[in-house]
Amino acid sequence: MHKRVRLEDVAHLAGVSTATVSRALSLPHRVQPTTLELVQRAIQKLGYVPDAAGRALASGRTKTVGCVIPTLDHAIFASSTHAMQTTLAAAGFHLLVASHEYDPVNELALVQSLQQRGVDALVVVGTEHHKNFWKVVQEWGRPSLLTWSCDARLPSVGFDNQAIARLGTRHLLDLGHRELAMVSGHTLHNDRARDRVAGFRAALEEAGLRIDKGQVSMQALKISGGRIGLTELLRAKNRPTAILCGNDLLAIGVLLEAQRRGIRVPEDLSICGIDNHDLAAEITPGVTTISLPTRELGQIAAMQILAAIDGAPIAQQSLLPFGLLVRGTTARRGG
Amino acid sequence: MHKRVRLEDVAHLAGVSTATVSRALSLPHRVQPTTLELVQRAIQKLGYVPDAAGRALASGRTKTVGCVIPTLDHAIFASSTHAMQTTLAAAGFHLLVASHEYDPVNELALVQSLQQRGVDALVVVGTEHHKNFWKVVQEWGRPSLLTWSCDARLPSVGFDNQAIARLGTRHLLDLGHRELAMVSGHTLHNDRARDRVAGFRAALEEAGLRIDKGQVSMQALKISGGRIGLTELLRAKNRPTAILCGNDLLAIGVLLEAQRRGIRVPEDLSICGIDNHDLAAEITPGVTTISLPTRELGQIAAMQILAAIDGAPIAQQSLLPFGLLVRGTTARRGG
DNA sequence: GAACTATCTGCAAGCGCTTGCACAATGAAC
DNA sequence: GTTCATTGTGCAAGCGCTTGCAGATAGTTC
Repeated sequence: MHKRVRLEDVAHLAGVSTATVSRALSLPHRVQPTTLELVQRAIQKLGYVPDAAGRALASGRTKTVGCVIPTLDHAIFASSTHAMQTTLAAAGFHLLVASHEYDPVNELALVQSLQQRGVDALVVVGTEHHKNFWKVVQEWGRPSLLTWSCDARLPSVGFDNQAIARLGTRHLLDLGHRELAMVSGHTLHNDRARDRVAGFRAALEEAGLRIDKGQVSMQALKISGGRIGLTELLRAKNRPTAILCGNDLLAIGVLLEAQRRGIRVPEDLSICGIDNHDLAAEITPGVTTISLPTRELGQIAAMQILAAIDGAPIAQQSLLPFGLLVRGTTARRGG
Repeated sequence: MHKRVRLEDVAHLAGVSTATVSRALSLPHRVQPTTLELVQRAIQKLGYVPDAAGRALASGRTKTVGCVIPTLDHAIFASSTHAMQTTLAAAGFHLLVASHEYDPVNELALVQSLQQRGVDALVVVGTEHHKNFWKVVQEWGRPSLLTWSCDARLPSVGFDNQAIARLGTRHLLDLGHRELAMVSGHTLHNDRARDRVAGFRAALEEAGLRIDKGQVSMQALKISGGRIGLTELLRAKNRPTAILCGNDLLAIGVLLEAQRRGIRVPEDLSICGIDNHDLAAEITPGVTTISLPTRELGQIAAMQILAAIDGAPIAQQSLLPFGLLVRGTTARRGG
């Protein structure tokens, strides 16, 4: 490994100062075209590649955005994260992703670690965090963005998770169902799940139903969780005729378990999911769900964060739209 | 935002030199215990957090591993990447993930971008890369690791994808099937897919079947790809009685499409997938598949790369084991 | 042609940390 | 009481880049 080509080498070959080379790189319009060309030729010839550490140290900026998500394992975060990455990459920024597996202590450590690493901005998920989180983020002095949910304490771009669950619940109510239940993800350290449960209950209340009509089963956010959830709900004395699920994997689990037990869907049981996972459209019957624009979420988050890095004032709260997608797992009560 | 606390501030408060503080941080055993305590107390009091850029510039190392994967969208890469991240994090390393969406030019750019960023090591997927890739990686002078496949040109930890496909194919042959077909992912820029196709064909040959018996349909690696693949294969004059799929999503697509068309699985059609995706176990009938230890892949990759960063000689090639998981989508021919 | 402005370039001082080297202090060996 | 390791600490020179400032050059205006 021969010695690295430095800015100075380029400057030397081009017959200019290092300052000029540096500017040719970052502020090309402030350099005379002929000089610029000279420099570019030298860079070309030497195969010069700027050193990020030197740059970061001198400028205080790293062209990197940190992103802390609950888990890499969900397709759902993959989709928004990926969109974010793509959008940032187009602007020459990197995305440094870290996941904490729903552990607030771990999350706080990651946030600090990213800050120490000098990221220019930070993107996090949800409103539920370690109690020191808010201070750490606030005092940091660089842009932070909250995604997936909204919270007044930080600029946010996300969904109104209560409203999402309400929309799904209302759909089931509109179909005449009165014995409703929900299979939710665990709500500990997961505000999205908690808000969805709250939305479910609110919709029941609004419909004049007794809250305790709506039994809720908490399960892991995967297909097997849905299976277990249905099994649990069937033990209740009032069997539900319709179930809202915290996400589509749960919904698919409920559907598969229902099929296994010979419960007809949607004739005997209506199921509504949330997220519009790929699979929800493919399986038979197609799963009725609330569709969330996750790619857009990622894109918008990226654009907001880029604007904020540029010093633009950042919109405090933006809520993204969502919609009901009726497919084959929901039908009128009594089918 | 008050001025950042620097190493010097700590040194001052502790009444030692910056060199000692630096050593207290990175080589605590080379500092007298009493001094160490003094320094730690000062760090504590000032809330000092080392600056990664300064550290990187001075030491030439960043405690970061770069990882370039084809896509964030597949659960399959998520799983190995996540395992890798966890393992690295335990050693105080970050993982910088970037995806290139199966574009070699893009991939090369990402690799260079990560190198320029000063990552201490690089992890990539597969053997198929831009022609300049190998030179760029070789000349870099830091550890690189190839994953998922193996290639003599670089230390690798991965699978023998041909053998994987052969195992699946042999299973189908052993069940008496002679009219075989395969639904594969696109093989362009994807050596895993190509090797699996090759393995499929090799197994046919070994069984003394004419190669052209095994029609192969190339589709996108998702459920809808499986559906389309089956549709295509059914147009052939010799309808297959068994289909090997390049991954489980394709297999599930084939299964769902078969069910839609009233083709009984496994009575009329056997289906074998690869990967052991969560869903393969949950759907009915359960999808027979080749199970790959993806988490272990990530873990092992991380450990190898850590060892290599420490200067340990890196094992050239390690192949991970895999196994056939017979479930409900395969049965004897004629069911 | 003098005075001014606008544009481009160079100088040089860092950014915050690590580390080779030298030196001091301590203990061991004879 | 020398001599020689051994260990702990400090000095200071960078690591490669950016950027405020000032000087130089060219272009305008009167």
